[in-house]
Amino acid sequence: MPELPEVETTRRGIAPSLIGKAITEVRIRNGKLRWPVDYQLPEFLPGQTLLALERRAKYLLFRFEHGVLIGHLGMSGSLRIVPQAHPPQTHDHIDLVFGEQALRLRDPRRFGAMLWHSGDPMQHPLLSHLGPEPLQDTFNGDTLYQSLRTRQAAIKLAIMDAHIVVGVGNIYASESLFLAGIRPTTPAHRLSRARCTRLAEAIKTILSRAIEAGGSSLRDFFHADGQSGYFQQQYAAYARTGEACRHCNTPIRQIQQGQRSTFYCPKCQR
DNA sequence: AAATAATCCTGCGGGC
DNA sequence: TGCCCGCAGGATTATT
Repeated sequence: MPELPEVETTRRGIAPSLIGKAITEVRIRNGKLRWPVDYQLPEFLPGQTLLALERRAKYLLFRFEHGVLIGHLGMSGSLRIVPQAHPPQTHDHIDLVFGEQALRLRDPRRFGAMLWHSGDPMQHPLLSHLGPEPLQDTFNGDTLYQSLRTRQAAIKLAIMDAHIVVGVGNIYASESLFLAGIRPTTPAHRLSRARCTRLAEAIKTILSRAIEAGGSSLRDFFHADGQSGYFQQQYAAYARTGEACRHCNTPIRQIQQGQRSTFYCPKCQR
């Protein structure tokens, strides 16, 4: 499931071979993603050069000469560079062809998106109200503390809210709270400034680590034509229900918060 | 404004 | 072997 590190890994993996190249063809085999893909894409995109590939939250921004393609991988999406003529498999919905190479979107669950927007992407309704990027200085202990002051909700839910900070999904929310030693059920506004600093740092550390891990497997990931999937990280809490905490051996506990599973160590996290 | 629930969709594992 | 069921999950949208 792509969280911010996987999206960033994807961006870094595909950018070098595509930037500066022009689209020669667009193939839409199934445009029924989260929102219908503009069926006129194959008409107006060819001929345009990819100027830059950026990321905002978990959105990928493909900047072209006359607009931007806003991509999202949803829960099951992946982007791969394949030979242009490579036979598509089930769930390979869209090809952006750049000469002999194609950028292929695969998304079994079709929660992803591919939206054309002419104009400033940051003004797009999906992007305009987003909170700070976790790896930038605009997100730190002080800003986190301030944004949590009015929040009664559990801290796990708060850090998964894109108004507070973007890019923290279910997996890394549990991992960050474990690293910070904070119980996921703690009401957000009860966290001291010091604990907010600790948590902000933990989020940065966890996400950075995951990006590095992704980077180390980039070569395998992008040159494999099978589906090796994303680099599997060693998690401290996530999906380790009943297993021994790596620090104190206490069994990891699993609870439900907001219809999502949360994992934590009842001893290390208070 | 904030909290909660419903929703989109498919693959997979467990139980029988 | 195969069917049914529950679960997984990002983020928008609607509702309270």
